[in-house]
Amino acid sequence: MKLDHASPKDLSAQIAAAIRDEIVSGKLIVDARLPSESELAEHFAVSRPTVREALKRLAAQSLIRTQRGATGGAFINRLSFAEAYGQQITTSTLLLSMNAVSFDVACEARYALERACAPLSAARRAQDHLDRMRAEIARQSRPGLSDEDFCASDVALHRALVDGAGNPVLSYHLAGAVEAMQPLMNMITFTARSRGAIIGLHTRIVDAIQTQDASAADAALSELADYTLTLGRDVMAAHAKGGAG
Amino acid sequence: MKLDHASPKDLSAQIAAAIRDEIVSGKLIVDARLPSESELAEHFAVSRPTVREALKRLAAQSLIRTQRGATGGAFINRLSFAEAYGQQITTSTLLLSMNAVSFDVACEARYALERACAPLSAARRAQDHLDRMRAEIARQSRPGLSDEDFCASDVALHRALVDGAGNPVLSYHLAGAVEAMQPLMNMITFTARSRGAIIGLHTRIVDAIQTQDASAADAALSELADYTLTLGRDVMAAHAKGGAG
DNA sequence: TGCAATTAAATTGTCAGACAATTACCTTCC
DNA sequence: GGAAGGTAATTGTCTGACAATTTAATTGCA
Repeated sequence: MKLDHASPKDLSAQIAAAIRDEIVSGKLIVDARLPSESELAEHFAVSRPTVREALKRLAAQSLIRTQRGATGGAFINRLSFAEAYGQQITTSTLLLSMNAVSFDVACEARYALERACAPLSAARRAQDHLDRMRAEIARQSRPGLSDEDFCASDVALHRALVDGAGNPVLSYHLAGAVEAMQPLMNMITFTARSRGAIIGLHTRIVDAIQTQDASAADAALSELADYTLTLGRDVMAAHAKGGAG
Repeated sequence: MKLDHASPKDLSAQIAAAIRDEIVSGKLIVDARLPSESELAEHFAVSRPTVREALKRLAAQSLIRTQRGATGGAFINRLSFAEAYGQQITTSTLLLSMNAVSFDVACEARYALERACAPLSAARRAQDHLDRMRAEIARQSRPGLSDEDFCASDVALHRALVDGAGNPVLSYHLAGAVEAMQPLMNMITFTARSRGAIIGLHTRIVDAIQTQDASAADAALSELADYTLTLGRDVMAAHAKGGAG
């Protein structure tokens, strides 16, 4: 809990790191109240605005929440699955878009992870997730659906597939992998033919899960992975050609 | 780019959200420079400290970096894989510890995801990753190794296995799943017998990857998952008994 | 006594202004 | 022409103050 006033790093970053370490290590437990900003300022021998900047850093990561008033203050926040999902999706999306990750690599990662979920989804076969997937397939079959909506429905179906595994930790890890693909998928123009092929594979996947046939689900997912990869490669090739010409 | 001064949310949170949206949507591209703090303050009609709190929120998520001096300012940061790994591990660890995720659930998620990597690792079989895994196995066999070091070596071996898939996106997603298990694994007391069993399975996994036998690797991983689950359940049962008695 | 309204206190949120530290650029002098 | 120094721009930090919000205590009244 000591700072280096001569360090090249910001004081607020050092303070945030010190408090974060105490949270991660478990010294500060959930719902515990941090000292007031004035007390923290005195403790670290800095001004209140500097402390505030540090607290905002922690708030940005959902590590603390603040409350005004007499009994207010900063409290250690219980990181909910919903918040973690959101952070995961944001980070994954930015990671892919900013580092020019190729369609191939992102696609391979996504389907490898999804195939890990399929056996669990098949074994547990929750009715509501099956219903969600059927509903998305119905939506994908609607004529006049835009490519963007088709992609959104595709993502929703795959999210249902993942959630069907009944393991929230798995859902958390997969959330980013599935959602971050959407911007890449949105670059694809889906013909009636390709939509039909995808819907057919989606149906095979859901059928297999319903009958708890894990290997059939895996086979269909594998085909879907290959097919998606083909579509993506065509688009990327066309883009490269258009960009060069 | 407008704020609601009557909103219950902090102004700094609103400003951060506005800028974050522009980054995620791609309107602000990598290495672009934001207006200076004074200009932002004028634009949003708030004071500079408020703008600074907003910028610190973004800095906490590695979305921007700041630089002092005449040509300094806040720049859109390219989210590196290394930074994303770190965030992923922190979030995953906190998610597990704060939500009292059971050993079973965390373990299931971890091994399901790892088994998704094994076929790719076997197919690509990078020498340096094989070497890393062999080195960790050697370390695990050393007498006098503490349980904590044994766990750390276990994590390192599995990280090498995951990295061996040669897909950085996959490594990113798996980083949290593998690392976040360490605190849970640290609760286990490893007997000489159990260490031997684990080392044996590790050896089988590495051998299988070296010979590019994906199914053998999967089988060994599956056994390791079952064995780890058994160890964990014993510990949890003992803890529950001790806690109740 | 019991209850409601008011007041006080504590805490975060925001603002204004100032100075320090750092860095790039320009000017001046040799 | 090159090097030294000065200047401007920008972030980092500090001080002090006031506003908004919430809880707790206090007071007044029936």
